[in-house]
Amino acid sequence: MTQIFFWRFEVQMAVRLIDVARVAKVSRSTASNVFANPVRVRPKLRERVEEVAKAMGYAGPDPKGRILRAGKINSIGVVGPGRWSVSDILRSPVFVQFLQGVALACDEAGATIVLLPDVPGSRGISSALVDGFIFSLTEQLEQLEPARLRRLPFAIVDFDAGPDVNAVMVDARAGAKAAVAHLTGLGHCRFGIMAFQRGAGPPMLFPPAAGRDLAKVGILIDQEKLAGAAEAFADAGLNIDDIAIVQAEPWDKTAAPLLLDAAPGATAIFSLSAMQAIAVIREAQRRGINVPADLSVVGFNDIPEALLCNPPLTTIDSRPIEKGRIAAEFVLAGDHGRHHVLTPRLIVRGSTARVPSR
Amino acid sequence: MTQIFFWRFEVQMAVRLIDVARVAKVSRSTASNVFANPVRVRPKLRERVEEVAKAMGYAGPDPKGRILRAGKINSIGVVGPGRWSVSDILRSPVFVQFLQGVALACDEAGATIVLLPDVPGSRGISSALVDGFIFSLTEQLEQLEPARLRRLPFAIVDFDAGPDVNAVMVDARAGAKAAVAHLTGLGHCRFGIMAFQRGAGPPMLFPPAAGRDLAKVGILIDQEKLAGAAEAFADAGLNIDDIAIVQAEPWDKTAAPLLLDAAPGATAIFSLSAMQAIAVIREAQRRGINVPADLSVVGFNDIPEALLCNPPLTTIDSRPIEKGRIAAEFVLAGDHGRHHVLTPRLIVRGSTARVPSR
DNA sequence: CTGAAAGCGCTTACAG
DNA sequence: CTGAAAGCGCTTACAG
Repeated sequence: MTQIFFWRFEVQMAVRLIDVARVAKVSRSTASNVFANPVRVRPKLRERVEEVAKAMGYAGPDPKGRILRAGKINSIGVVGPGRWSVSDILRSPVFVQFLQGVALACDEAGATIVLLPDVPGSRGISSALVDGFIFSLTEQLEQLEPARLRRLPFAIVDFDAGPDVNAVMVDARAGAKAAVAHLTGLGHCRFGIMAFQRGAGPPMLFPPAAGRDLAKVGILIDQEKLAGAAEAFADAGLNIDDIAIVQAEPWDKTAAPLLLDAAPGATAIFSLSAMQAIAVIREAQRRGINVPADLSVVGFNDIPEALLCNPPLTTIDSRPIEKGRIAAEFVLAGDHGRHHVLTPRLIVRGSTARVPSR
Repeated sequence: MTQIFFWRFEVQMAVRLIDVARVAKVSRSTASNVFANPVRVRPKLRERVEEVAKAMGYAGPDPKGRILRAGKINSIGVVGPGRWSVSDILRSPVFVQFLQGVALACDEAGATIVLLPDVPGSRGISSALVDGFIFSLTEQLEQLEPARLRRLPFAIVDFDAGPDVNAVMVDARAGAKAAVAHLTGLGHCRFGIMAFQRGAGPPMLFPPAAGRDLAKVGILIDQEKLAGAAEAFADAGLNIDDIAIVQAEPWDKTAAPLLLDAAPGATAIFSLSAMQAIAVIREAQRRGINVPADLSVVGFNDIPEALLCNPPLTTIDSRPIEKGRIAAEFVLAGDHGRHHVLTPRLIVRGSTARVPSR
């Protein structure tokens, strides 16, 4: 009788392993084994426990209890780039491609992904229920501290944080160099550059100027790209200081007109953002400039839109899927201090052609 | 002396709250309060404990222990549509838009998202460390059972699983009806339809046939769309049975040619997939058919590519971001049995025009 | 094959 | 303001 009362009460609350054990008249260990180590339990007994569990509406061992004991959570936290919210980073096609790569490795390992915002000062990193972290592109190295303190493996992307930190990088300098070399190889010598702005704000114009300080344009990886471009320009006898640069957010709509105004004679544009490269193509077309006959455009990153725009965009594949996959593999293996550098690839499509012969 | 030895040993392993408490010579409760309830601890004492924690490399309370006691995990699991892996679902732009909506609500509530694969038989749902679930479009209702057993709130998308289950739906029938009505309103009367195939396989052609069984074409929501289309056709004095239907995966490359071959006289195509709508536009252009002068195309779902293709795609906005946001709000609120129906919107762009006058 | 006991790391009333 | 005690739900050696 009391059994019955107890029973009904528990059903209202939440059935625990011990409740099942009591009703099935076995010990907690045996009940636990029924779910975690079925082979250890005599079939007949196992069946009885399973039946009782079902009748009581027991959902199986509560992961909250299991995890404390077992230690392993089986998921890794992915921290978005910059100080954006999760909903914002999901608007970046390159980040989503990167996530696909992480998911590839996690799917294989049976692990799950937790999406974490990169909000400084939040207790997010120190309290996330994960076995490790992947930090997408960030220069906020202090954000790494909580991860280090927790002694969890982590990897950082596109930034070398020292020999003891897992890092997966793309050789951005080589990528930009290849992009510009492709254009100079086609005979172009009058350029405009669209740089990448992290965070909100209006586009900024950096007009041509000798000894111009390019260290202000973007974060380290963006500066690497500009350095690579500068090398390719130098190889063709050109000086990047003579080229107008506009720095803008990927979605800014005023940047493309600004750049085309700032570089009126340009026959080629190199954009560090694929979105802006597409915007440049559209703005050029709006002005009656034919792409690629009158103007060649090269972007950076191979987003799905690059293939669909008209003409399709010549761009640099920065290998985000590979990047994510390898970063996840480092973390899932519990490794530390591994480094991997990916080589970007130039993908020639329809937005580039030989310089117009005048 | 023993203290010191103990200390160094612990540092190697993992510093726990009790280690900090011992070294700082306070009780576990006080040490705990320093992190969870700082105001309750005298500033001077708090400072001492914090210093000791720092010196010992204590990362703060281990979430594994905290969670068991506190009960709340602060994250919700999102289960992808169909039986795809996580990396696959991230390739779907509509799913990513949906995720953005979920993230919007989670960001606001300070919760995180866990990406869960929809693998039947896996213990994923029953062992995920989450406070609730969102099931994207699925008809595998048995997958809901583990969630129900765990007594966690959950929401299901685009499927009515009964009055006690949270559901967020888009009125797909109305959307398809609006799409077709737009075309018949432009005078079109010769059509082809591209239907949606869930799961792998070659495209299937359903040639015109009286009393053709459309219940085989896709899952319930796809059939709803066909029913809506049929209504709009009937309103214009047409019969959907006279129209060729090709059912294909969104990325299949042979589907667009197949449909244009199967509906040679069509002046308008309605596609249940935006990707395939774009594929139809490209295939038509390849054949020298002008879109929209000779052929109008309407899609379903407003993906970023729809805006970039040429001409931009007239399509139905199925409101995925709203869908995700509302589903997450239901779950975060711990509600049960709430229903919300979203009205899709026709977005007229450049891929539709009046029927050619011959 | 089964069960009694210890403990994963933490928090939370409660008593002082 | 501080601490002793109980317990969150589970698993894991270990003894029988």
